[in-house]
Amino acid sequence: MSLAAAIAARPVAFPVIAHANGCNNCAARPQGFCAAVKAESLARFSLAHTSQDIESGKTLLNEGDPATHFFTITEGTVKLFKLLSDGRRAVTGFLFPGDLFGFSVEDKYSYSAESVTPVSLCRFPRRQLDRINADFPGLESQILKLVSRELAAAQDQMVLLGRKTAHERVASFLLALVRRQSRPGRYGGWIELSMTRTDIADYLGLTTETVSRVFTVLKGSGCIVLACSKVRIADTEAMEELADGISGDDE
Amino acid sequence: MSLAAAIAARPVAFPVIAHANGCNNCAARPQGFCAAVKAESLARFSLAHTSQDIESGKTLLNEGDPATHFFTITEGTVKLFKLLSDGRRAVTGFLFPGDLFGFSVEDKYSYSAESVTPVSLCRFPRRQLDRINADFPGLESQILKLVSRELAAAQDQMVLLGRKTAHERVASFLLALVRRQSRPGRYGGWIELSMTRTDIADYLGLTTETVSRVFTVLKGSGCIVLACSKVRIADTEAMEELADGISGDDE
DNA sequence: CGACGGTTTGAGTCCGGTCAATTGTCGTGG
DNA sequence: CCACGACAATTGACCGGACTCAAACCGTCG
Repeated sequence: MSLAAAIAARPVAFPVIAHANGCNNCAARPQGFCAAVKAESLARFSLAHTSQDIESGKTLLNEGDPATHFFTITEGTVKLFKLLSDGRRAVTGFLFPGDLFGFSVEDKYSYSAESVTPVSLCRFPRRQLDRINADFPGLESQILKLVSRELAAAQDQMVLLGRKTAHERVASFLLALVRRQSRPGRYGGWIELSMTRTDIADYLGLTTETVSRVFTVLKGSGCIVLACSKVRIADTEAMEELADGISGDDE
Repeated sequence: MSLAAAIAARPVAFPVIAHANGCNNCAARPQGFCAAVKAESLARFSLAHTSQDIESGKTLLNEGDPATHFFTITEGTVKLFKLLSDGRRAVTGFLFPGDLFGFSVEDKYSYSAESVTPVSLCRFPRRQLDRINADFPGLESQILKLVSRELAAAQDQMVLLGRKTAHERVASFLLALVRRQSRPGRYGGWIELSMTRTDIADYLGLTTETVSRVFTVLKGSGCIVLACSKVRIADTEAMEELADGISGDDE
């Protein structure tokens, strides 16, 4: 059984908790799109959506399925990926709290999504959004902002995949992770590598073996400290030099 | 002098033709965003913008410059690219009539743009759009639609760059070109390869030599016919099989 | 015609992939 | 508590596809 078939066969199960007016999940963690929803909801009337907690390794949506809902993350890590017919996989992105996924102008999802860790999601009906768009002027702007940022990140990734060496890719990846996860203060600390080597490899266009080897080299040269599933950038300057890029990567 | 420095040094020159009410350029070629602008303009009041004709090989905008305007293409081909500090280049996309570029939620452009052929552009002041967004409810939706499509294309490209072989990349590229350019009817005809081998290589994450070699092989096996700067897909089925991908590539 | 830039073709090299074996980690059950 | 199994991660040996370097070819334009 191919990887593609195996993944496609996995069922999608949502333990849905309905919230008619507002959403405890959003309320507890006002980030990104959810924050916008909350602000808009308070000002006018609430955008009905549901909250759900899902364990790790679950399929959240499948490429090609009807794009009926879109999601925001309030807790945990999600990976987006696409498959080739022979099972080769490309992870197009790792998403964290505040990020949005499943939004599509087409009628089908253009990628699959799976939880990397246990996650908390908010689930919005797409059709409803279409209908009440006029009443929520801030929401579409917010979505546009998030999608634009996603596009900028995708373009950075295209540079990485098209022109960077294995070492540069791994260095870029770790720096991006640090920048993404150390927003709430503790800069320079340990960051959680919640995804497997295979996920990282599929994200960087490499193999698990190469990722592992590069980690070993970076560890040996003192650039990073690696313990279990945690990493710390020891020599930020060296890593940034390695990651290269005239654009500075911080969009 | 590095490639990066050379490109950065090239001046940006715009022969601007002002249109206070409406734009002949848009009016003549109602596609994509320009069409939306026109529709909105007729219904309410006109979105002031300027039209410009630019010869090929000109820098349209530079990564890092203040994102004061965004553009739509009414005629010709534009390439977007990013540079690494040592001059390595990644072309993130080729754009055609109806496409939008230079739109950014950040205050700086995240990529550079250059005309591949002589082009006709419409130039919109970003600040003005911010101000009158409420009066043009359809415009932001239109931009969101275009940006979303761009994102989907970028994700396809990430699969290509991360997981496809040189042959698969070239086949995918040619098929995408055909699908993009043969919209106005003449399917299966000749398509213009307006960009150089170097541009294609930078787009596909390969070298010019490899692109050339693959072209030769595809020509030899009867999959394509190559004459000067024109190509024709002779064996669509074989090419689609080569291009691979469970997603079918048509988003 | 000759100069120039882009393209094609060839020969050799190397980075990262492939295949395979080993080690490490964690959860389970005896 | 430890033995065991399953799976992830690491390490090693080898290979090959794409890159590099180099030369020849070609179309365009002065």
